[in-house]
Amino acid sequence: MSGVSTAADRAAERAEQRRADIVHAAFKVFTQRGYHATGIADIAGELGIGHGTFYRYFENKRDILVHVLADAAQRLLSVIDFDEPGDTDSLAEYRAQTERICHRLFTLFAESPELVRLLFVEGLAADPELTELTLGTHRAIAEGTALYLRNGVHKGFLPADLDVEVTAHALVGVIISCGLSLLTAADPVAERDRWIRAGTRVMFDGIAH
Amino acid sequence: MSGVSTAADRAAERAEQRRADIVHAAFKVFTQRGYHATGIADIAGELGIGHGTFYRYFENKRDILVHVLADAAQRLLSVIDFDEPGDTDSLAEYRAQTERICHRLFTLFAESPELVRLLFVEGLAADPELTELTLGTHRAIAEGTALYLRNGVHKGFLPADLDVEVTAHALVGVIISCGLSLLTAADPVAERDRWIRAGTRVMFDGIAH
Amino acid sequence: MSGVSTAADRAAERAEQRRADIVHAAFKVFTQRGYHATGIADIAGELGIGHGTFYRYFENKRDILVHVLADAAQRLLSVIDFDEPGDTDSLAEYRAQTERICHRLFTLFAESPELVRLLFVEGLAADPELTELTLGTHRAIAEGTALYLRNGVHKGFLPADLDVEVTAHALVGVIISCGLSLLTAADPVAERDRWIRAGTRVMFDGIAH
Amino acid sequence: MSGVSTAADRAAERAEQRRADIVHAAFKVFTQRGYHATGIADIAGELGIGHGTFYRYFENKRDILVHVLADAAQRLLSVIDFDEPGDTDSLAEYRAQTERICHRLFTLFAESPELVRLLFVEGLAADPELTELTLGTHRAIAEGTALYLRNGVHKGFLPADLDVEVTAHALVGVIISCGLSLLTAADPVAERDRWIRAGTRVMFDGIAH
DNA sequence: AATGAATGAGCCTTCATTCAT
DNA sequence: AATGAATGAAGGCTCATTCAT
Repeated sequence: MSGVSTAADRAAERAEQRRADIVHAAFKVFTQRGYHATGIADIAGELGIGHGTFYRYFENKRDILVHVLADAAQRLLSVIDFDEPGDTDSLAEYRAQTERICHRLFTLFAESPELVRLLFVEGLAADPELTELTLGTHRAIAEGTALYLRNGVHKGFLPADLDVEVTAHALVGVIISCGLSLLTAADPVAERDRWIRAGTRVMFDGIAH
Repeated sequence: MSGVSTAADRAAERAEQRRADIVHAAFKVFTQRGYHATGIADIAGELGIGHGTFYRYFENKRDILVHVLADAAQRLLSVIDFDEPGDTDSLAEYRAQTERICHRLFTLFAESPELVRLLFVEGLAADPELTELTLGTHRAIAEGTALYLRNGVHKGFLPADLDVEVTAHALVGVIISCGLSLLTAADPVAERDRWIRAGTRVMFDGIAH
Repeated sequence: MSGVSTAADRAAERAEQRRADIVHAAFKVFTQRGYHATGIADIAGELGIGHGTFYRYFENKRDILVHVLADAAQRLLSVIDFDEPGDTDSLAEYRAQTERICHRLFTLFAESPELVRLLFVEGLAADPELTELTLGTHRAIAEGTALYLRNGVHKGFLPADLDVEVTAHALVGVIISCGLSLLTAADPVAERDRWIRAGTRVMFDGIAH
Repeated sequence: MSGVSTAADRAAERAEQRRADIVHAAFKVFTQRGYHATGIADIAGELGIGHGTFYRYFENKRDILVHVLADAAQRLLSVIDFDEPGDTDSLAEYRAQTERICHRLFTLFAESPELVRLLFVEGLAADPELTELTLGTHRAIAEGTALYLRNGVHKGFLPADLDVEVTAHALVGVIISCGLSLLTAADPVAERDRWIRAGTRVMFDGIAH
């Protein structure tokens, strides 16, 4: 029983590995040349496999982009979700938590601008349908952010009349802008720190304080 | 004096009109189908002209996109530049001014989501070079925003240690997010008003107040 | 009577001049860029006239080439026909005449390689039909050459069993080769003189003497 | 040893065969319709293959012409190079050799006028660069011819002051003219024999003897 | 399972020609 | 008579996708 199933398992495992490899290669070339300028042959070439093989693992060019985007979104969301919304009970705690999250997030941006390029640039315009999907990812980030805000409102350290949804979306806008800025920054790490500071400040204090 | 020059003038005028028509038609189809899915034939078809005619007015497909983007950027910037940074002398005045600007800007977003789609979606990913150009437009908006902030710092109603550049960029992020949100909003006008309120609030007071 | 007809005459004259101008301009650009790479706009541009005007004087692109070729052939033939076949009565006289003709012909080649390019290069391959027309020109040159040979046979200073037609054609081959050689010659004049000497020699003496 | 390599070998062999087929088909349609009037679709259609397949084997339209020309030049040169310049030690032997060469060459012309059309017509005028390449082929034939002449000069049965280079080129002119003549000859074989006789005669004896 | 040869839809672009002014 | 704006046929070329091996 184990013999046969192991063989099948190993096959499935290898297939899964290959899928991951292809997603990884596609991520690389998509962010380098852009989705439209990339050919299936480029992805296959990156891995040194025949481009017919690609079609054994993915439906078509669009399919791989969807998977690459999902993978990238997953990576980004995991960085945010690392903290628990419910963990904070005061404004000070939340602010510290936010700084931690921003630090992780903006570090990710500084270290892999490709991820930024993919989620905030390529994914947005590949085709109308994918625009929706990518906006969905933005919305998911906003949802995640909203959880934190709602926790604050619930616990009373944020104003009860805060427009949680729109504010969360606005904060996502700040995140996007940070990502795009780091894309062309001469010194991404220094820029990252400015964004953590200035971003947190405007978020908590507004520009007036 | 009028005889000869009028004929040439009329021709030049008609040519200019044609160029504008083509930019307009391209704007429409680009935002509907996306840049890559759009053919020159689609643009020409939209106007009911032969597609050879297109090439009398624009170098190639990329050329028209550049013009469409420039036109859109111009329209957006003119909405912001309507107010003068130096006009305000107190926080209250600046806040009122910001609300006016946001109103005009978000109204533009609500009324022509195509413009949003173009500047924040299509333009970003058409090709690597155009990504830079579009990010340049974002930067231009940030520059414009920075002028207002600097006025406040200068006049003393904004903190001297405000990181004007990054903060301006962050506010552009809010603008972008607003635009993208209105893109899929069920009731764009209502949504717009929420964004004006929530956006101004977070900008001036932060989430904590 | 003279008043009206003079006006009409002048018009006809001007039209004729313009036709000649166009032929001249076309000759220039055809030999520079080649027939296929040349557009009607190039011809018109060379003259500074609108390209619609071109079609008032020539049917189409092919038509102008035919005229350019005819003009060139005319120029070439006139150089040969300058001498009279019947003028010579001895081999020595004919040889001297041949040297004169070759001198004029090869000087023409050295001075206007464009003519060579047109008659022996462009004209040959513009299209299958024009190949025939150009080969007809070659045949006309051969006819002209044959007249001289026949004069010699008739007068008895050339062998009676000379295959006049084929020999004349072979001599045209020498002329063509000379033209093509001068096309890429570093020093066309020096090369021309070598061709006059070597050409006349092989023609009259063969390589053996 | 045979197993794996045979599969790859067969693939390479088939690819080579395909290339040859395409060259052959292109040769055919180029000579029929002319280079410029021929589309890639015509070449592919001739073989019953998709026109995308063409581009797996050749870079572009110009590339195939270069290969077709090279192939044709090779065929022509091989007919000449069949004899060895050094084989002859007397004028009589050289004349006999020349007659053999002319026989083979002109027979080739009579049998495949397409080859003539390609090397002396199409190849000349496809584009300026190819004109040079084709003139290079003519030069190569002249070089080959010059070897024979030099042998004669060296062995003393040809005059020491023979202008070998120009004379060789002149003889190539005769060859070209023969080719072009056979192109439109009613009875190519009969015409061929006239050219062998008259050509050899003028070459060795000149017209005077 | 892997490959890559074959395919053809599709698109950008050019340019000869027409015709209203 | 002169012009040049408009046109669309035509063609080169790419590349996602299929399928026989």
